[in-house]
Amino acid sequence: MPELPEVETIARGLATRVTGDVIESVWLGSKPEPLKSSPEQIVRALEGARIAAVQRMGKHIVFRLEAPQAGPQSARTHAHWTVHLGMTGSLRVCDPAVALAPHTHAVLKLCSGRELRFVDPRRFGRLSVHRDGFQATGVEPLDISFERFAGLFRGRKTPIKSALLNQKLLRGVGNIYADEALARARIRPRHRAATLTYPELRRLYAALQKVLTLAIAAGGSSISDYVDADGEPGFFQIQHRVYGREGKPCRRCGSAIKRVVIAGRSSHYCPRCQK
DNA sequence: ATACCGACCTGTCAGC
DNA sequence: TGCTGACAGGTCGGTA
Repeated sequence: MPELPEVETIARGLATRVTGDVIESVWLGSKPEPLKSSPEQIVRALEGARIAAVQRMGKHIVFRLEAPQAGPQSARTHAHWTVHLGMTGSLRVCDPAVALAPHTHAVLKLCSGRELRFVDPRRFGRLSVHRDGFQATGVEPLDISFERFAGLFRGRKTPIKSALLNQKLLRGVGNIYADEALARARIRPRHRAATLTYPELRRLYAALQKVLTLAIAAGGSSISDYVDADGEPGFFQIQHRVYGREGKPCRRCGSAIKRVVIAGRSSHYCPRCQK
């Protein structure tokens, strides 16, 4: 489900709520899929640790953890705990009295008396701990220069849509924002990445940054079940130009929006505006 | 080396 | 009502 703007919204919400809190105890469900590290490794890294910071890297939420015994002076990072939400994952801070939602796979009891819960019906989400720092692949699309951005696509015969989704190139772009950026840049999703012209690359760079920035400002896109760490939905979906609008009129020219499948993913575009 | 495609899971919704 | 199939925001590994 969540792409860069949704993960950013969740990470910001979590940062304001749990930064400085200490993890008292950890409960992990019996389903193994959501755990990338062993349950023992996760429990050992988390229990007693202080949450020093919460940040987003691509589609990962990264919790910087400090050793339990370390005082303010000697405090040091002893592990990073990362959460990838997959398609349906969510992280919520809630009162322990609130009933556990179905598909809850992890519950962290915090010293402040609240709980941090990881819920994920489809179990595509992943939890892991990293002792030597966490290194995400690819480049942040909001930080990259135009020159580097253009260089990512050189020599790639793959459709530009697939290249945008490739997390080893750009990290954080998913199906919604790839389609929305291509719509604003007026480029067809099947256009071969390597054959984009300089003006097209310029438009795509600007469109991608704009669409991500607007979506973060709107708190992300809520489709079916997405909510942030507070349980609040986002509102960017009302600004979607093509995603989820198959058959509806293009907001620019009125033509019916098309849906095709590219590399197994639904791709939406206006056949008249996007060349 | 690169690129596509099915697999991984569960839930929901449209159509019969 | 109930069944079946298509589809869903993501990623991985095998294959071509």
